[in-house]
Amino acid sequence: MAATDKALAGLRQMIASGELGPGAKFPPEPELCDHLGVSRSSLREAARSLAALGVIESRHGSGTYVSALDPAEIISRFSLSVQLIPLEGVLQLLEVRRVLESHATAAAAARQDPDLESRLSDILDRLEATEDASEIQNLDAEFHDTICTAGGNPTVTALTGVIRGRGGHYRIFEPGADFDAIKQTSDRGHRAILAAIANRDPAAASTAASAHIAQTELWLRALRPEPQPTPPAD
Amino acid sequence: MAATDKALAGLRQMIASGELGPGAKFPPEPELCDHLGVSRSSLREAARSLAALGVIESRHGSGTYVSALDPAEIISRFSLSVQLIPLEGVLQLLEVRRVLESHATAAAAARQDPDLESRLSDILDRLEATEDASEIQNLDAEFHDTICTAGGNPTVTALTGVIRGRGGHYRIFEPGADFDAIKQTSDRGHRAILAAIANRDPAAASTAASAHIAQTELWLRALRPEPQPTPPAD
DNA sequence: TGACCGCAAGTGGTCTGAGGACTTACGCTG
DNA sequence: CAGCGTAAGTCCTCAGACCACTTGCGGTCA
Repeated sequence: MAATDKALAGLRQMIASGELGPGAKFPPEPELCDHLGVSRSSLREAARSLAALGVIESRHGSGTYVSALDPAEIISRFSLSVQLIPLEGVLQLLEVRRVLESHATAAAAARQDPDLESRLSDILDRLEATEDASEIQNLDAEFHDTICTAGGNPTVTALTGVIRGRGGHYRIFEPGADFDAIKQTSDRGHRAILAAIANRDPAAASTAASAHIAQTELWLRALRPEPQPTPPAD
Repeated sequence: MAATDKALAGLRQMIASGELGPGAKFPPEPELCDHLGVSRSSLREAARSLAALGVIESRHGSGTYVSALDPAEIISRFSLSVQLIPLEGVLQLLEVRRVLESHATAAAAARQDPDLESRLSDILDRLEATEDASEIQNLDAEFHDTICTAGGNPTVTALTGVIRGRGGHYRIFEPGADFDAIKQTSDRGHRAILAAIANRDPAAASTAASAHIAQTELWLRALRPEPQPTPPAD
């Protein structure tokens, strides 16, 4: 087995076996090298791999630690790779988002959180008042994120958030062309979701969320012929 | 900015900008070091990070390449980290699986693939005939995977697969205790899903899949008090 | 002519050693 | 007792060398 793979397996095993739980500190690098039988370079490359996946964290001057192993945090690590996925793949991801967010929105409607309606309404008021592309994106994200959080499953919130972040790179809301029509359709979709939540109607909420995201899918699908439709600048 | 972060950003940018598309080859490491202004160690650690996320691939003796950037492949990379998530987080993930697989199962029922029913039936025949824990796990995975694939969204298949792989580490089907009762309940659940698909009834399929996975969630939830319920042995 | 073999150039993989940068905690000082 | 400085501990970065693998070219043999 290659040195880096050996180190990777060793580090992973230390966590999997329960020897080190969430937040626990690893031995210093030289000691780990000795224990795993690899050089420091190989150990460090293995550690980088696990750090990229959100499994461990290296703190300069302090040490290397097992992360919290929280699914929402781990899923957030997807963001870097998901943002590089081409449009065709983004459409597959949007179906995932549609299904999950539809579910979360129904759950939020069923929860009957008294504050939720007013908080969402505030966000929509601000959203409808602006025409700035990046502010639209931020408020849209805040709206959907608030609903998903109310849905009660942080993993779903994280997953939908990552996917939404990718879709946002395709700037649908750039001024020009069909900006007004698109904006109005989007705003109506948000109001429909809010109404369903205010009515404590999970089925309606699910349908409204599903329809809203399906609309986004249609807009993106229209871009499909383009080979490079606004690659993620970041 | 730290050296490794600089290298990471640089490599990522080469892909994000469209300079290098899926499958493209990076310049040799020494050239990249010069271009990015970092040492080879730092460059390699950055490359390891991206490789862990499924964004690039290094082939010994050949070169470093941009991956296919296929969402299903990228999601598979998370298997390593997901398998380390503690039970509490697995329950959140199972809700994701329940929602997604319920959706995919409905889609499979709607698709009317003529071969699907017989293939699934074969798998269930074999599944019902065995009592070997690891074979049960394999056949169960094959059953659900076949359905998800028929659902038509490879990303959904990959995502549910990763989550199922995690749940499998909690060996529900170990002989002893309630083995027979659990096995029978599970088998009945599979047959209900198959029946709904055979009837081309998406709503029934969705419900059956949802109920089947919800049952798994209940079994796992029963383990919750345990601090370390059979950690992933690998 | 064609297929096969071997060699050499190109490239990533690994190791070693050294010095720098940051965090942390101890002990000293006021 | 509070504040500060210092030293130990730890990760970060760099440099250079050598090894292992892939690839393609060119020669050789059937």
